[in-house]
Amino acid sequence: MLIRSSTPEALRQNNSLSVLSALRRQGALAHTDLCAQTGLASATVSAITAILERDGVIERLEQKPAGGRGRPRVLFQPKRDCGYLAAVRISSDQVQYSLVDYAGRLIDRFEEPRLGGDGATEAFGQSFLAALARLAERSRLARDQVLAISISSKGIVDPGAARLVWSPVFGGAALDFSALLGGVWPARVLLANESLLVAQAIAAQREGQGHIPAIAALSLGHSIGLGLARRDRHGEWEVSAPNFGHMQHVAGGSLCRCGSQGCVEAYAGFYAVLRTAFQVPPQTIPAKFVPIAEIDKIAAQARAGHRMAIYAFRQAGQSLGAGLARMMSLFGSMPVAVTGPGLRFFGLMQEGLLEAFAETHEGRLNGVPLILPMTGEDELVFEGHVTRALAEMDVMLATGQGGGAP
Amino acid sequence: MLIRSSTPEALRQNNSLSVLSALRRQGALAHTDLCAQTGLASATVSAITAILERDGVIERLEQKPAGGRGRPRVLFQPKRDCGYLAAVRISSDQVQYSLVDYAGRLIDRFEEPRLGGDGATEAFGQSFLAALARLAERSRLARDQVLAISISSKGIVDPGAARLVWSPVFGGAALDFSALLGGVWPARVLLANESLLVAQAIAAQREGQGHIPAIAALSLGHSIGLGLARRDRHGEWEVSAPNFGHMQHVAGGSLCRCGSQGCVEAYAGFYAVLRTAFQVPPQTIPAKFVPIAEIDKIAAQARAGHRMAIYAFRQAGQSLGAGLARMMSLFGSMPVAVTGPGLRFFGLMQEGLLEAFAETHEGRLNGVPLILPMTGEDELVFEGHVTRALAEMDVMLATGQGGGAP
DNA sequence: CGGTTTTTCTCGACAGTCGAGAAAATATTT
DNA sequence: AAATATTTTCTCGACTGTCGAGAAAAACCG
Repeated sequence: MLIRSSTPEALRQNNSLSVLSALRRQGALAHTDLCAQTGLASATVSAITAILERDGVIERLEQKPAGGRGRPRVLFQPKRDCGYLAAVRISSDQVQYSLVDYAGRLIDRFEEPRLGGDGATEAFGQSFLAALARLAERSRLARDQVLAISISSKGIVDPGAARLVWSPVFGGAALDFSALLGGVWPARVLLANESLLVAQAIAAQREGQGHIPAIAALSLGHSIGLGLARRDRHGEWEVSAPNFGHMQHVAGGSLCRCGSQGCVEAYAGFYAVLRTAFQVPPQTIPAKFVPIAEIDKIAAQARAGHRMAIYAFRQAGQSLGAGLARMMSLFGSMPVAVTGPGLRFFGLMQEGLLEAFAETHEGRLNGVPLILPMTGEDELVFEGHVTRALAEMDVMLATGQGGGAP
Repeated sequence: MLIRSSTPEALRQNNSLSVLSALRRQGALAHTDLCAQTGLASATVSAITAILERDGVIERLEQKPAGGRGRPRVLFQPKRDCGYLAAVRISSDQVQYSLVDYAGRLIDRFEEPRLGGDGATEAFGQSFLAALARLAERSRLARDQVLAISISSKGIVDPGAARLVWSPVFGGAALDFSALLGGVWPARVLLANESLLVAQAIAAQREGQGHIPAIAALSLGHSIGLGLARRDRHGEWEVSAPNFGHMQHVAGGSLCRCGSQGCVEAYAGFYAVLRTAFQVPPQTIPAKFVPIAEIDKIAAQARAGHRMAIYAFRQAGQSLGAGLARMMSLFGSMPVAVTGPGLRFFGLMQEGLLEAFAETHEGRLNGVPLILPMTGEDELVFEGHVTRALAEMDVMLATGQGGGAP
């Protein structure tokens, strides 16, 4: 929506983008609606839709909604086949590849097991390229029809470049997807943390209803993720994934999977709950993987009144509450959406969380935050992929770089 | 530099702003320089400078720098008298009023004692209005020649509205400067935390030399302030003043002046150092005011090897180190400029700070941050006022709202 | 005093937005 | 069935703005 350049062409690109993104987000709109939505003059909208139609980016809807009197409206809609995006979700045990069209429809999807053990980043790169090629081929798409490749993982991401800095999956071996895909795929490459995508999806969902200035997405599981969506000065969503899970909770505290002591994750991650509940010394090296059934057992004990089990979840909640209060001291108050496989244990953590939050300056000044439990993290991550990548595609299509008539 | 509107007029305003702000920041530039700086075509620059000159915003420099061959350059510069800003700095004991012209020159300045005790916000408002009127009158300025009023205080500020939410001076009594000045003064009202202004000033200083993506300004004193300057997506500085001093350091820790327990300030503020050094119980209600000479004495003792004095500063450093590590977990690594009256004790805190920082995940991943001790906090705050307000005035003058020919 | 050089200024072409009114296509009324 | 009303889309001319190229200006140099 914002342009930096100074020429009338840039103005047109900017206005084209307004029209196109309004059209894509709202489905099908008539000339009149577009004027109202974008604030552009009727003549300008005519000029822009004419060009977008000529370039094969939008089309007229056939089925005319017969309504009241007057000349019937002609509805425009984006062409579904004018560009595609590939969404790749990297989990600890598998990689999911999805192909989505410009209307946001899922076209194809498959999973592959994640190859190799630790440090097998080279092999992973090769299987990644092969899978992407397969994804395009199965739908008979040329590579230049895929306009964006959106990749997600848990871990720390370099926001500028598409570079994975640290992840529970690959450890500290930096993985540069831009370099990996550059030259082979002409698409724009996006890389994001999973929690960032969840925040993005929730922000997009709430776009219409009321003006929420910010929202946090907290993901509970073996590791702890936090995504932030905030509106910037210009009213646009600015999403980020701060390194919340490894923010220090207590100096010299429990040993974390990352090797440091006292991280939030070392109190609120699954392995931490397990460690506390079984009274394993807190400096014990954490379990690599904890089946969720184990945590379910501890939760059942806690609900039955078992003291150490209750304490384990309470302590997890306290570390989250203190961490969130610290985060909001810096970013301001905001509602918190809770997701992830650990959501089902949140009831056991909530009291500790709110208690720890309430005793901070942030809690005393602004009260405890609104907590929104949200099921379906997988869908939210996918929605986040789609939201981000489609917005990127809007820009490409509006500025005439890539895509267009098939 | 960014436009949101869609019309050719907005384009012109945008380009005018590029020209004007380049001119103001660099002093005096010729037509050719402006083309190079802004990237605009020569003809466009001619058109814009002609209008700005006609409107009395810029003028031709008389003194021509006789140079080599060729037609001599004509240098443009902003007119000093085309608009003024008032900078108001509210301290605990006094209020400083400054009048600055569009060239950034200090025209007039006076201090007034801050009236009334706690809760005397009403009386303060009246004296504030009277002092502003006096400031304009002493320089024989009409009110509409003052384009911006920039106000600073320690404490928490509502970034959108010019509303002081909490301050050590007024406590929780919210003070709405927009409402106070609206109607009486046509100027734009800006309100900022002092540390934010320091960060803004340092960011502006480093603007030229190298591309620093972010910088933090840490102010040490009776209270602890943090200002952040980060570049956003569009490469512009985004400054903020997170509530760092009252971020929780230790749950259930020492009593803070704000009434909560365990805030960073309750370990690193002057009163905290005093309390620890004299082994006063940490839940004792903090002293309202500590003469800096007291801290100097403790520092002397520490340098002489007195154990509790050393520990007091060390503990302060540790709370700062842990807090900065938490901050950088969320915002990313950045250099830290240290200012404030407590800077002279920083040598005694530094070891504890770096030690606490190094043991966090942030410290292990990215190393300890670059620390830049900076003397002259007062000047930096003033520079921040001027930088911010002048940038605001650029926009007003370029869009033709207010200011211009006297 | 006429070339050279550098800078500023000017002109016409081109791109874009806008407001107003014409044209189109339907429902309703006579 | 024709005329009228209504709503929407399309088109035209005016205006604003940017740009490239070349003309004009103003110095220095030989």
